[in-house]
Amino acid sequence: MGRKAHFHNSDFLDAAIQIIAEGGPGALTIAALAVRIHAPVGSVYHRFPSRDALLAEVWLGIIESFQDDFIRKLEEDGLAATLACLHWVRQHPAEARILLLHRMQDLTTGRWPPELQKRARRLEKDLHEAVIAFIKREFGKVTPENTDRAIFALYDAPLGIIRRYLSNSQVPPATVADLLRETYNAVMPKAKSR
Amino acid sequence: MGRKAHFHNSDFLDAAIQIIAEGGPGALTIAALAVRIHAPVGSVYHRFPSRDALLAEVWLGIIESFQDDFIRKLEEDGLAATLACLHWVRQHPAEARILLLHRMQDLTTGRWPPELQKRARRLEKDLHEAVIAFIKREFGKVTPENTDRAIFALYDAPLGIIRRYLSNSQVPPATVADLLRETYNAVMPKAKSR
DNA sequence: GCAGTATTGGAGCAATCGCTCTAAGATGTC
DNA sequence: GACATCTTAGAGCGATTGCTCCAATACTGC
Repeated sequence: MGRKAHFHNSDFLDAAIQIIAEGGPGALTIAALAVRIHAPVGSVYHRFPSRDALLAEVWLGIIESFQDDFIRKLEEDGLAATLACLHWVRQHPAEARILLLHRMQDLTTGRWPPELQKRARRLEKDLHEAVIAFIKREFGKVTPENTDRAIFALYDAPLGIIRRYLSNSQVPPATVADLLRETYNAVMPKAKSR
Repeated sequence: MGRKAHFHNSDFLDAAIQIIAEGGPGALTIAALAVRIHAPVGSVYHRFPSRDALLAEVWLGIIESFQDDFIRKLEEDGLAATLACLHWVRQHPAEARILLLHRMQDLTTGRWPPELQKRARRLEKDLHEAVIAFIKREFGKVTPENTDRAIFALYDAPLGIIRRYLSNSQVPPATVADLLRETYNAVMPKAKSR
């Protein structure tokens, strides 16, 4: 069945995450990636059709990891989802740097392979549905103002403060949770939370 | 005294801001910049020693513009400074995209010219002093927790929600101010605000 | 051992980019 | 008009990068 593989796809993806987290998207050259895991550039292109496709997989993997935690908590409790952001960042510092400090558009330049586009749409849909269900549960009905309010409490506020720490190459301290809790309670309706 | 200049430094800086706001830092090539204002590449290097130096000037100009408004308001009132973020973004959408969607480290790769380093240190010092003065005024004394609390209310929360709009190429609506006010009041001590 | 195949290994190509360099054009001074 | 000076003008160089291509290698089934 042919030669046994010396590397795995995840070796390349993990190394790519580390390189981007350390030096930004510009640092991720194919040569740098290959050197990092002592692989030839041919092996990179044996697994990934292009640098863009590799970066797309990196990005999707990160989103999946984050969103998985986030949505699961969100189905139970909004505040828990807010704090899940903090928890995920502390558990995945390199991935968090990429997710919070860069945008997908600045990583990949070309079009994505169809299969990855499908995965991306799936993730978007999952998140959207979970958020809409949450808003209905907490506010009764979905309006632009309610949506903004919820996304701010769940997402913008935690990621906003966490971003500052990551930008300074620090992990956000546990005390950040207090600020997020106070913000959540101030902005979300009182009735159902807790 | 020699040939009359056809272009001004600000022509190049303004065009650079537009290009980065539209296409990210990667879109700002010297050729693209030159084409944009129908100038030869030689004229770019006649004014700026390098691409990095040009980007550094772009970045510093944006920071100066933002910080000028922010500090002036902060000296009077914290909530006003929070809302000043929102106001500045609505007035300077292209600059805001650069400031909020990218990091200085990802724009420039090399070392800055000494004169620009000096300006950058000056800006940092001004901001730091204004924030420290504000914290003393509002909390009585400066602790890590108080500092975090103040920066969250003044800076992380507004920029966090604004970032989402800019990322979708939208200008944040006025209703965002309500959320920021509620957050500010929830997180900052009650006594002095207002 | 031999054929077939999956993978490694890396030289090198084509394109792009930052930047240099030299010539030409325009303006002021005498 | 001669000269000095500042600026435009853009051809092209060196370096880097994504990617291709082909040979070598190691494994499986017979």
